[in-house]
Amino acid sequence: MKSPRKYPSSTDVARLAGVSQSAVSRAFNEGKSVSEETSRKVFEAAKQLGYSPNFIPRMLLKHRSDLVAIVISDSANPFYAAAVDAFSKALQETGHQVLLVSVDGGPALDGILPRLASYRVDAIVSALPVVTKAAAEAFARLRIPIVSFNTPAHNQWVASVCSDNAGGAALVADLFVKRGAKSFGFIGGTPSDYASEERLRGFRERLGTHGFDRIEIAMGDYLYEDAYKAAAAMAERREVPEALFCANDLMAFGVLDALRRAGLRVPQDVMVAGYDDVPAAAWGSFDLTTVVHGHEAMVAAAIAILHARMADGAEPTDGVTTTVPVSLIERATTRR
Amino acid sequence: MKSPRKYPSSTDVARLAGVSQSAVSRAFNEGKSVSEETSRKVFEAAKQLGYSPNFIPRMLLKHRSDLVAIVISDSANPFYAAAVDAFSKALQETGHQVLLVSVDGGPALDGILPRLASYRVDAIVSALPVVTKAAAEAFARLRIPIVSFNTPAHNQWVASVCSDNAGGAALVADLFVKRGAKSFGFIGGTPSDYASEERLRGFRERLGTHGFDRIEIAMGDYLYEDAYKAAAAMAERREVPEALFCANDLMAFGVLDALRRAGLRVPQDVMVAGYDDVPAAAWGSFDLTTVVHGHEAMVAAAIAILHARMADGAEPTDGVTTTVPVSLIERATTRR
DNA sequence: CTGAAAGCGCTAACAG
DNA sequence: CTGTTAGCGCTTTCAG
Repeated sequence: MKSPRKYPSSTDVARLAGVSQSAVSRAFNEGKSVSEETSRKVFEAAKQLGYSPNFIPRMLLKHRSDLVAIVISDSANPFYAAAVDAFSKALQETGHQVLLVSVDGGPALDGILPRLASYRVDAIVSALPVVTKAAAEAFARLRIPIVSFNTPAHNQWVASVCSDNAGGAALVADLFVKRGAKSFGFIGGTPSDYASEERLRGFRERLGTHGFDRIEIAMGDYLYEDAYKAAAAMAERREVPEALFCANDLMAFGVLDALRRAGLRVPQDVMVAGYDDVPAAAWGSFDLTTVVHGHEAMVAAAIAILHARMADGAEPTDGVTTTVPVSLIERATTRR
Repeated sequence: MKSPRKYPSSTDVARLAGVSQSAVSRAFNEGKSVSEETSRKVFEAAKQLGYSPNFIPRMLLKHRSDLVAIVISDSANPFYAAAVDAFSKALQETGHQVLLVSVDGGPALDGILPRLASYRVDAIVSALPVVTKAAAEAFARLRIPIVSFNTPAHNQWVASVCSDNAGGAALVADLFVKRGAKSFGFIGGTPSDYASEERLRGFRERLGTHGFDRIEIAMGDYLYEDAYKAAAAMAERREVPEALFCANDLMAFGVLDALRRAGLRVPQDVMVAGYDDVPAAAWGSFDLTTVVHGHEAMVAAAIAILHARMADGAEPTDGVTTTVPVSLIERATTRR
């Protein structure tokens, strides 16, 4: 690979403008004392050369890169896509740049840890299902603030921001009962996934207080297709409960399509609820009752933590998990 | 903001290992001559200090950042979300890092040009609807390779990769005619948007060759909601054509929901086709006939151009637009 | 194979 | 206000 053409440097500009190199630096930085005259000459020369200041030496000097890494694995999920978008906009507003890291299978941060460290990122947002203890400790030693998005890290070094999964699930349980359901089912995401388990836990506990203790459980891997199959199988066996709670909206869509295909009516025969409130949940075809976790609120909370920790030099946190409240929006799939 | 804790440097490692700083550098770079013994001592010390090499000085020295910017404005669209994902995975495989830049309203690259230049990105992928001449020339002068994704730049300095919009639209026209439609409608995206106009052009021209020259046109801004309203309005006026082509799938979903709400049957009363083949197009609720533009092929083409141009020092291109072929997948919304 | 030394482009402290 | 100077942490000659 041919080495790229060199950019003009502040020294080049200085030479052309007939001033010192530091004068150029000052002209390009707010709040430094430069005379009108010098400044004019500098910008004149800079324009002529097509100069733009190079931020890389600054990173070296200041020991800050202004880079924040966002690590994501499940970018097919619109919920995460929206979160990435919100994060990047918020970060850019405070002068940070976003390093987007897409990891494929492995749920762990461990593999990309050295890369992140070598780029000297100022902070990390992890949207991975798991933050291992080893990775967390490595970042803690490096003093890189890290916040785990939508998965609690159970780790003293990592701050987490989660939606109130169990609380949202409880709201669904209440609604199902209020609407008269007597038998219940749950379509989970990935086994052992935190959010999925919490949603099941909240659902089960609240149903328990209503005196119901049996839940038909199936797994759908957070995917439309798998959930479709799971629901189709239930219908095949004639074992569809009166109310089905899906751990995300995507799966709820699959369930709705499978039930309709099987000739069951929603909500008359079966009620369905999801989680996430993705845009499609409001569409006429689905009109899905679902749990809304203000993702703006989650992103805002995460950003606030990040800024605080970048400012304080990443002192150990108490591993606190910020739980963002959720609400339930009832639509046609439960309204009867 | 407190200045962050300094990372251990290669000098620190060298001191602890009792070797020179350059020995540490060599140990951490493949293919440099270092003895087994030295290497061992270096890694030992590095581990003890938690050292990871700092890439920032390297960027300074090599005049390459290994950063590739992806600039995106419409991140709500799953098509772009998937493209970003594919780009970032492909780029990471070749040792590049992705700088994600989300811009909001302004369709132009001009505003973020200085920032990209200052970060000395090695290349740019623009998924913006427009690349201005000024921006293109600035990047050309800086020798930053840039490829415009899904919008031709009509500019000598910018390589473009587009899907064969007109060709895909022509396929839709053929199918509609073959299935017996006699009246036609088009729901466009943003007015003056290239992709939308090309799709209309291809649709109109091919219909012309079949002897049809009237097309009912409405605009839907690429959104479900707006397309829903447009179709609902058509239904209200009892002016729904027998075949409706929507400039993207999202709008086709809106149209389908609106038509059904209005009591029209698809495909018996109205045929509908979209463009993109987003995952939801295959779902039971929609089962939408749509144009598939292999986004993998588009991303692969863009990546190939990027690599070639990064290698050749970004010589001026001939402003060539690579057109990626598309295909049509027929589903229930036209099958009668 | 290894160390010393130069220098990438910038910022900041220091004199003037 | 401005120039000089000293690095930031690396990679890369250049001698040994």
